[in-house]
Amino acid sequence: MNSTRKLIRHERLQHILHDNPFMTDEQLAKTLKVSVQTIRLDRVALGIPELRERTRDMAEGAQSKLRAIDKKDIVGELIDLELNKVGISTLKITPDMVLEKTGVARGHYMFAMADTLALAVVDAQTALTGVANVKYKVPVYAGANLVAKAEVTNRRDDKYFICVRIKNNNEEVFRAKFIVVSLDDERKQAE
Amino acid sequence: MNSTRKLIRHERLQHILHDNPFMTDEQLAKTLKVSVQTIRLDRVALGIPELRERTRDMAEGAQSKLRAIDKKDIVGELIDLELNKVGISTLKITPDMVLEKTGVARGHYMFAMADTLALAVVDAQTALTGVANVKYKVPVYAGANLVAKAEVTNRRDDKYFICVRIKNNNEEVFRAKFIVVSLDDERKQAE
DNA sequence: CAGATATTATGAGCTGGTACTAAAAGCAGG
DNA sequence: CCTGCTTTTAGTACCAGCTCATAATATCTG
Repeated sequence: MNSTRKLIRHERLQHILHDNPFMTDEQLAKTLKVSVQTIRLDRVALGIPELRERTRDMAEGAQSKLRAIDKKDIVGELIDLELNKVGISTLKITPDMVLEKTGVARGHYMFAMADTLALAVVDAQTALTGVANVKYKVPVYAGANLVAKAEVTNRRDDKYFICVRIKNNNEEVFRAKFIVVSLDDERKQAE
Repeated sequence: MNSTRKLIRHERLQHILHDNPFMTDEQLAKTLKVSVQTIRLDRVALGIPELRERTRDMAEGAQSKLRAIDKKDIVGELIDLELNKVGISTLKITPDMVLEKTGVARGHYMFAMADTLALAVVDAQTALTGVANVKYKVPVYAGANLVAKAEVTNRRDDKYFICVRIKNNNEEVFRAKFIVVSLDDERKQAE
């Protein structure tokens, strides 16, 4: 068959674009030693959009990626928040969060979830975790939908005492107590 | 002065493009109710590249961003390890690990560093964190080179008591006590 | 050799611009 | 009011990097 060459070229084309998505048809034509028109036909056959569209797709993906990183301020998704009282967030455990050997979720994801929620609950410009008391009760596996609930149990001056419980299917899998220190000077003086 | 209008427009232009970088000059002209040429002049004056270039810049930035996320999985670098006795690891705090507001490193990076080191020290096929007791002593800022030292202080059956201290320039910034449970046998996790 | 498939060539048209020239509009001072 | 200045708008030529359509050539295959 003549078309084996074509198939090979298609493979190579996809490979090349995977490694370097910013190549024009002209550059591709040179590296694959065919005409520009052939490249265009190949792209159409493979459903590969033109350079500009590829670039735009990546840039748009970048935006959501950047937002995702921003949102990591709260590890998990903030569902409900009553400042200085309670906060609720959720987090889905994905396969990349678990230890390979055991399939059990790495502990610091739960810690991070609880820690960030605790900080979010505190109504202060800047807050820092001072002390934490953590207990893992039940191992969590990939696919679990965790729900964290943080409650401010006490407050003394600039210190907030916060209790966070994480549940998976109504079973408490994690519990932590945090002491969060507010660094909001104005607030301290105002009260 | 007539040029106040221009300055205001420049401000608005930058704002608009910050929120939505994917606008053509034509769209910008409509939203700002001026001609396309004016927009072009404004872009030149402000050093803002054309749409395609902006898009490409973002797409390129996206690639390095993705790599950065991959690397985050390694929480610290293991320097020394004596199984069931001590372990030492290092971690450099990069600007993306700090809270924007304060510039202070997010607490769970230290926690994750300590947690993974504690688990590494335990000579067991599979180990899980059961309980943690954490204290943040000094805020850490970007650029800090943290050194964590984990010591097994006690051992009872399948439970390891581990103390982890993290120092920055010989100053102790973080301390945690973990109870790690080995799952070598069929034992269930800590209670 | 005919016929199918693959490749190349050619040209018109599109988007979103740059670069340059020039004209019109807006305002200020003498 | 006219003169000079900045600002804004308009218009033209040109470019990259395509799409779409149409046609010619090359290559293989039975």
